[in-house]
Order: sequence, then structure tokens, then C-alpha cells
Amino acid sequence: MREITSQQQRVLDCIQVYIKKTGFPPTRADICRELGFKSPNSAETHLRALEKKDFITIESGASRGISIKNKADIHNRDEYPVIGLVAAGSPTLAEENIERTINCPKSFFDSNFDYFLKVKGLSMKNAGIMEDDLIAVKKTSEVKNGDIVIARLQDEVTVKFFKRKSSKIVELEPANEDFQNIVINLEQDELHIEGKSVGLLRKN
Amino acid sequence: MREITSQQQRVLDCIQVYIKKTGFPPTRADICRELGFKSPNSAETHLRALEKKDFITIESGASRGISIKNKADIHNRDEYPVIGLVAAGSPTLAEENIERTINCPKSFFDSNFDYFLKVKGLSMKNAGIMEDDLIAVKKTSEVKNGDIVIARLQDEVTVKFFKRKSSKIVELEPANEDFQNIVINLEQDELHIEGKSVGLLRKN
DNA sequence: TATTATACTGTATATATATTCAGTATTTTA
DNA sequence: TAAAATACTGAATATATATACAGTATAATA
Repeated sequence: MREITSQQQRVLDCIQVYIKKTGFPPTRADICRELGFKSPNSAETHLRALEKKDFITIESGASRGISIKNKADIHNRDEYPVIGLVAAGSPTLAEENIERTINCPKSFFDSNFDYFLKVKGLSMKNAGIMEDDLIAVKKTSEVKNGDIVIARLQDEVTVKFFKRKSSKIVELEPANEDFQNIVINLEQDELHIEGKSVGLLRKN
Repeated sequence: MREITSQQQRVLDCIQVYIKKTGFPPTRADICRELGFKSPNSAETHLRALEKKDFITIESGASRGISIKNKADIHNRDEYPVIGLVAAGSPTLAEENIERTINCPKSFFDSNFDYFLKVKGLSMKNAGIMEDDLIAVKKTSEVKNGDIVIARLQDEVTVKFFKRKSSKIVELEPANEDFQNIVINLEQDELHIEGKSVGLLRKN
């Protein structure tokens, strides 16, 4: 794709500012007024160029039908689901498990994440993870020793430290003296790593 | 203000969804199409009701000139300073103590808050507060027993449980067996309550 | 009980708006 | 060097759109 020109950038900025100010996109005439053009066709041609270069979409026939693409960079925010640590049964991200959502910048934690997991129990209390805390979970199966992982054993979902003992043996280690390590022989038992913790959120 | 009706809520939702989908607000005709109305005036009257109740603004004469008010949830974001728990000396919110800022919705925690405090040490580890955790602090001196407070004793700033023993005696209680309670006789020593914890944020 | 708000259909219309066409001029690409 | 892209003015127009007006009917206030 060709580079954006400085005039096209001005037009794009103008659209962005206009939407932020009013809540809806400008007309061709609005753009002319803002940037000092004297013909609506000046705006039109710039818009068509921006459309061609994939910076915006224009809905044909619709008034103010301009939409800025790649809003990812601009509002880097999203709704993240909060999921209860369901003891048994349902798969983690099923609709019915979503308690609510939290609006949160995408780059809030140092790594991207996919959902919040609401913690049940105190098995990780020495790691500062308390009941009802919300763990920011990144869905991945690439975990290394010491990571706090969200693991599924049959139908049980649990949060523990990950420790690989050998090629066949993995230990899931709690952070609470009242709990036992869970030793998994990968040749006998199935271990599914849902993801790992990349952050934590607590509301008092 | 009167309550919103279920039909008005449907229209409001419709506008929200339309904007999210297309990037620009709907026309009266669009709303009719979405909700099954047969006359554009159906949409018009609902819009005027929503405007009167302050849920939206309508720019007169402009096409698609609808803007949803109370973007409080969406736009109510701010930069919150992150402050190191400076052992001695400087007042808490001084410029030079601000390590960085975090962009975060105003209503992120259940209560409003003023800044993030970066925790040093493990004196509150049994309360799930670990080194380098960020405590969301609400500046207030109204605290009650059991609150986690940010307290200043002379030049020392500390995070502890608050416990009032009598009119003159306050105890600051750590959550770690290796630490001692701090007993303060208000007639002899000066205790300044900077604020209390309303939440916690951790980045792994 | 009178009034206002809600919840619509249906028609009409001024105007707001996208969009095309005709030019001019400069710069960039093939 | 010809073609395409950029960067405009200016005028014209079909149509998209807001909005007023005329009704009907029911529920909620005062």
C-alpha cells in the first residue's frame, strides 16, 4: 500500500477529531469547513483516496457514512469477560460461564490477555491470590516452570504454579501449606493447560 | 428524571449496536428497519424522548446527528499516577514520586480512587498484597476497622490494617507473622491517614 | 377527570448530503 | 514521456434524511 500523504493525514485527523467531538462522522461540507477547502469535491477525492488506501470505509449512499478502520490502535480498549472458576463440567469460555465483562485497555497488563478468571478458594494464597480475585488469563499452552497456570484435569479447573519434573511428569504446585502438590503422569492422565496468569485484579 | 421505558431502551441499544457495527449513528429509517417500526416518526418520537431524558443529544438538521450521552462508562477513563512507597521524606503525591501513569476507567474498582501505590515489602502478604503490587488508593481519612489503610507516621509511609482500640489508641496491623503491630497513642504520636485501599492490580 | 407521556401509522417536504461532471495544475510513477 | 495520482475550484443533482403535521390508542400522572 502506498503511503498516506500529509493532506490525507490532515483529512483523516479531521474525521477523527470530528467524531470525538460530535459522536458522528463529518459530511464532505464539514471537512471543507474544518480544513478550508472551497469545494466538497476536495473532501470527496481525499476520502476516496483514504478509502483506497484502506484507512476508512465509506458506505455508499449513506450520509456521514465514514468509518475509520483499524480502530485497534485508537481505542485500544475492549470488554473482557469475567469467568467463574467452575468446579466441574463446562468448558471455560462458554457463554453461560460469563458472569459479566470488564472494560479495560488491551495493553493493561504487560502481556495481552483473553479473559478474567474469578478465583475460588485459597490454594494460591501465598502467591497473593485470594478468593474472588480476578486473574487476567492469557490463553496459551506455552508455559514454563514457575508460571501460574490455569489447568484442567478432566473436568476440574485449577490455578497453580507449573513445574515440569521430567518429560512425563508435571507438578501443579499450590501456594498454601494446607494443599498438596498435584503430580501428573502425562502418560496416564490428561492435562490441559488453558492458559497462564499475566496479571491480577482485586476489588475491595 | 423519569425512568427509561423498555421501548426507549430498545431504541437506545439499537443506536449503540448500530454505531458499534458501522461506525456512525443510524437514521430514523435505519432504526425503524432494525426494530420493525413502519413510520419514521416512531423513531423520531423515541429519539426526542431519549433526548429529553438526557440519554442522547440530537444535532438539529444534521443527518445521523445522534450522540449517546453518558459515555461515562466508555470515556470515563483517566490516567492514574503510580506512586512508589517512598520510605521517608516526600509527601505522597509530589510530582517527583510519580513513576508513571496507568490508563484505567474511573469506575474500574467499586469505589473511586486517586492513585496507584506501588507496594514495597511483604508486611501484608497474608492479605494477598505482594511486593510491587499496585494498590488503588482512595484519598480519605474516613476509615473503619478492618480497612487497609495507607498511613504516615512522621516520614514513614506504610500499608496496614486499621484497628481503633480506643479513642486514643490506634493499631496498625500487618498481615504477616514476621511483623509486629504498630501501636499509636494519638496523644503522643501523630498519625496521618493518607487513604485506603479500594483495589489491587498485579502484573506478572 | 383532565392532562401528559407513551407508542405507534402514514404522508409530505424542505434541505442536508453524496456524488457526478467539467475544469486546472502539479507531482509521482511506470 | 505518457499515465496516474495528487490537490484543488465550481456547479449541478438525485436522493437520503430530518422533521413537521394529522391521526389513533393506551397507560401513567396530577
